[in-house]
Amino acid sequence: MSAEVWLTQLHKNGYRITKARAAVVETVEKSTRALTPVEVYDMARKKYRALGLVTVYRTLEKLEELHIIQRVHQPMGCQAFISAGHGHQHLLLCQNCGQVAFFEGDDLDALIESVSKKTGYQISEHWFQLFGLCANCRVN
Amino acid sequence: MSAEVWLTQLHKNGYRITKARAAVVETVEKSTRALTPVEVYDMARKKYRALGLVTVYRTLEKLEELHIIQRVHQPMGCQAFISAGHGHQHLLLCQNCGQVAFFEGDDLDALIESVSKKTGYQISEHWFQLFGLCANCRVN
DNA sequence: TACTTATTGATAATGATTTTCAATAAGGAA
DNA sequence: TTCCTTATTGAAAATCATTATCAATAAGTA
Repeated sequence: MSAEVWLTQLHKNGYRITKARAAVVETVEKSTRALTPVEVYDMARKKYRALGLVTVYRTLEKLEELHIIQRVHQPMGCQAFISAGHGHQHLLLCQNCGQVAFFEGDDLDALIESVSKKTGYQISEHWFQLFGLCANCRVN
Repeated sequence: MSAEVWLTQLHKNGYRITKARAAVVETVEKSTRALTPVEVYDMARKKYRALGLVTVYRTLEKLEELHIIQRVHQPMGCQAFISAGHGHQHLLLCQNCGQVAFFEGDDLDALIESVSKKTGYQISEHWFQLFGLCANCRVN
């Protein structure tokens, strides 16, 4: 499905479509939690055994460049990646299973405006992320 | 001033006060921008030449443990630290000079509540950070 | 089908952080 | 103050993540 779209995006931007890239793309696109390069490596090698870790790094780099995936920051580390979602979305992470949910919510404008006035800063970007337990982990 | 408070906190928690720790504490406490371990090392050695980089790492670790300092996440990297501020505060970073301003702002409750309802997640923490230009860098 | 050149994986290099360890010094007890 | 226990230190080595190098390979256009 969407893995094809990702590959098309790569191709449109002058990158070649290879078995290695397809394996990485399919792995990351399908995942509902953020994956580290090594995790991607381990999972994608089930699809394409000859894959090298270096190629995973290089492919993730390109996907991030094209805003197809995004880096996820967590207390435990900031090397994991997940789909960038569509439009301006924020992340909600399950602290138990790692599951990621996307949400929109820019009721932040008023707050940002007020902070700008108080501090004298010209604010151009914001990061907003929520942590908790997903519906599943909540009951178990 | 407050550097003494930090050292007292360390002492209260069973850690000894040493010249190395004092140099690190004075450096980080005084800084208005987030510093990496190596930056702290370079700056603190002006106060105490025998300081080792390893000790910087160890001291930062303890300060973070006691919530005296916090790790700052940025697109360029997540290894820098700054004072934790008081109470529940968020960060506003100048993308030009690195200057950090603190602000409070939990008009977020309503938004969080609505996201919780929509997603089924039980939300326990949030992470909110702003980026922009400080008043100074704005004019230059 | 042929050919140009991006891409590959292996290896080596780098950079950041952690571990190990013997020497030192903090700070409570006498 | 002086002594003594033990946390802390810095240097060096080990580990872990990421990046650069390079010759061999394969994408995809002509």
